[in-house]
Amino acid sequence: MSSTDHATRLSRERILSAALALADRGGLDALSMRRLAQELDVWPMSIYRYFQDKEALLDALGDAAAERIAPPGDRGSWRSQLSRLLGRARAVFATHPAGSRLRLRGGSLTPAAAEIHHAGMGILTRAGFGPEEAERAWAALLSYTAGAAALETDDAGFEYGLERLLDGLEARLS
Amino acid sequence: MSSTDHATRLSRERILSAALALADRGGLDALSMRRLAQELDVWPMSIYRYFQDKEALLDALGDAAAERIAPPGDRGSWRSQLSRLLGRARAVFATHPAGSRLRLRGGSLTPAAAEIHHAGMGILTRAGFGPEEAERAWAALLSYTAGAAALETDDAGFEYGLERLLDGLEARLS
DNA sequence: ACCTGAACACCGTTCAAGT
DNA sequence: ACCTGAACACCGTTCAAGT
Repeated sequence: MSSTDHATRLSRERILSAALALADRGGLDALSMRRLAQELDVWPMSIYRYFQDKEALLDALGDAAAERIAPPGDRGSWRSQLSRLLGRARAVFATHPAGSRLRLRGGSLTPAAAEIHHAGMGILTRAGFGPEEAERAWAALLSYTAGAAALETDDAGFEYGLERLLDGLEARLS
Repeated sequence: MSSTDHATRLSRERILSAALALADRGGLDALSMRRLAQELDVWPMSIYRYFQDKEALLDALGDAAAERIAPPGDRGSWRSQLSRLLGRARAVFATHPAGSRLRLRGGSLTPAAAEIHHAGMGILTRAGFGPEEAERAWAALLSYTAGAAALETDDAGFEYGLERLLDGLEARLS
């Protein structure tokens, strides 16, 4: 009676969802093409019809992580908007199974990653930064956030450093 | 005529040096226990007499990276001392084959990592931070540095963000 | 032309057998 | 008791053979 019984056609979505479930238990290391195929009840090579190789699948998982970071909206000061955005980004970096594969900077951003970038740049330019300095400020904020997630800083520690960085950025506006 | 001919006894040092050479070409992914054993002209299980498992060997490589970060000395202001220390840390994070395995924070620091921590804390407390806030400030600076290395920020970008963070920290001293 | 799965060239690590 | 290397339980991916 379910639409996901054993006969359901394979798809990128179904593969990604199974991959995420696999990585949720046991971490990203537990995700193998063979184990994933077994979980989906297909033979391993079937997955290669939807993803060029494992690297492409991991990239897609990283993009799925980016989709979990919601833009912060217009409420509050530019500082509090950035705090909300980066707080969410940090939570995803730290807790999403593919958080370590999440790329929010670089040449070829996925649509979800580009949206985060756009949101951050919007807040910074509305705050008064020129486009060039806004880009540098965004890189700094993102570096700090990714690093804090990687080093497993606690909430209070993360906020302390973020406030100091925002203080330093705000001083540039006067 | 060399002391490292084929008959030289195996040791942790010799294993680490070969592992580093292997990771230098082809990155950390190219480092396998079997390939490493082949390089050393021993059978794979010999390595397990010196390292419990691959994880322990990678930890030792990370510590070797920490040893490459020299303390900055007493010259200049506390800001410039921190800039030198973190600039070197960033260079090692980014260029050392085991940079991604480098752990400078957490419960059980290796001697080399503890020395870096001690140097950073010394600079911050001499600058006027109390021990508790110095710890938070150090965590923030290290987060930023590790993140900038991971995101492959360029030199100018790294320095821009570091200066902003230092500005925000300096404002806490008055 | 397409689909299949056997096979290739690897892994990290265990453990039985031999000395 | 110790050393050895065969073997186990995996990998990601290719490609020959079959339909």
